[in-house]
Amino acid sequence: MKKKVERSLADGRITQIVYKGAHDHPKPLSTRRNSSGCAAVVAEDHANGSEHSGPTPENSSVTFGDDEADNGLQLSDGAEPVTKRRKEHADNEGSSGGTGGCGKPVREPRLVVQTLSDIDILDDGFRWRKYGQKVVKGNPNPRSYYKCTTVGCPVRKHVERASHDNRAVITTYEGKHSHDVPVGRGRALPATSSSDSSGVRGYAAGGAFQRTKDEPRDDMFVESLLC
DNA sequence: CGATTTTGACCCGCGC
DNA sequence: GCGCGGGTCAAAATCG
Ligand SMILES: [Zn+2]
Repeated sequence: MKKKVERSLADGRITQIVYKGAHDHPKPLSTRRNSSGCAAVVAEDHANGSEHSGPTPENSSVTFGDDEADNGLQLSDGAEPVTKRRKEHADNEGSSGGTGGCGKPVREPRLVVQTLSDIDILDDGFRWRKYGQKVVKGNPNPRSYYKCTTVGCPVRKHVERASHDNRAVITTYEGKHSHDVPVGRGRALPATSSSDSSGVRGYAAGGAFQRTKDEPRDDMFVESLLC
């Protein structure tokens, strides 16, 4: 199967990407890290039956999910009073006839990003609303559930700290954004700024200007791995 | 005043 | 049939 483990040193940080799945292109783009700490991406595709056998070593919290092959839009339910928009769960509607079943009509892509950071609130460019927090077994740390606040966006994500490594935060994205990232949050434009010419660039001097806010941004990082 | 976080209750599938 | 566990909702509280 395919599993790529890349380790590179960038900006003094180590970026580790473990992508499991079928990909044609070698490396989309350079692995870079901007937030505080290093990050490791673990995206696994268990499309085929076989999968890692036995308990995966502590190496990386192996998480699996499907990538690509997403469903375009999602239903737009109006105002059903009683209609339980409760998750469709694993219901397969019988429908023996035809291809109704489809192997897997709805396959939500899952993306697991393991980030080494002191803080767990990485702003990836979207606005998330926390809707729950629970503790999971095998991990003394609680897990937080977030959901994209944009209407019609099915994307959810949950964040939890690694059990053994206090600096590791595992962020799992589920689904794909069916909207554009809000303006003002998207990454900086190609700053081939027009005529700035010699510049008085205020911050040019110190060299280290970083983002104004101390809050780290992972947007481009995440974007880099969705290919 | 609106949006978001907090936190317990509730729901539902599953194991015994 | 009941209890447990994971996950989600929702009302109140807080932030801005
Ligand atoms: Zn979204």
